[in-house]
Amino acid sequence: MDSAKRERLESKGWKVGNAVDFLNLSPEEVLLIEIKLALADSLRKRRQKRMTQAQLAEKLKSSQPRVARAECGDASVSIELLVRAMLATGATPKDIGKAIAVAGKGGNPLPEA
Amino acid sequence: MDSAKRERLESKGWKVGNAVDFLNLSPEEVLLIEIKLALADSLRKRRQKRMTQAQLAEKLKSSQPRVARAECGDASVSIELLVRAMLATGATPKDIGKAIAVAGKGGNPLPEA
DNA sequence: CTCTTGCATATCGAATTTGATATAATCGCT
DNA sequence: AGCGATTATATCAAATTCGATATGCAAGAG
Repeated sequence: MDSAKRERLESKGWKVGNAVDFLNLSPEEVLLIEIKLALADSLRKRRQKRMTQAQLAEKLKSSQPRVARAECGDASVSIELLVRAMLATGATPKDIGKAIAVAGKGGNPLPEA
Repeated sequence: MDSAKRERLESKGWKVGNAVDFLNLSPEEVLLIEIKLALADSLRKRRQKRMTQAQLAEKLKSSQPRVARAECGDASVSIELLVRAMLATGATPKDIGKAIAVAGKGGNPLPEA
């Protein structure tokens, strides 16, 4: 039953890009990645409702390509940037906390905001 | 009524270290700092219950001085490291989400874990 | 008082993350 | 099909963050 989770991780640059086998990741490393992916998903959904990647990039004083990578959960994007991006969409600490709390649960992706 | 909040921020390296006046920070920048401070507080409380800074540093594959800075909410510590440190104390995404969700509320510091 | 233990501060080269830029792919529309 | 707008991918130098090391400071034990 790890296959779904594993598939989600491998699709981004996480496995090949890091040259580490999924099964060799410690539980903490897996959780960290899942937190990033949860933030990335939430970010994309929030952003799509309000603006374009380029517009968010401007608010963030970053660039559109970096926003794209953030939303993809790319391995080169830090939690720091993900959180700043969330804030730039108007998210509150509560919103961000909720997004993180749910990380690692493969749950239904629909009821997300 | 900003004085309490402001005092909390100024005490760390946030104002002088960054050479930016507190009042010139955007709301998003303030929230980001408050999230870091909330994580830092939570980290210290969790860590103190379980181990020494040096022990946590080893689990983290980091160093005791960096853990100290993390717990102080030092400006040179990223959210990334704070989250990794939380995970290393055994925190779940839920725990981390809760810690972040209360950021910015000057609330009673006692009922924290 | 002296030792030890735990935490804080300073510095520094190495590694990671960043924004910028160029460019390609994709979608919606006519 | 052709076009404009949006998003994805690649590269790279600059900035930030990192771990390591050295050292200072405080509190408790003996």
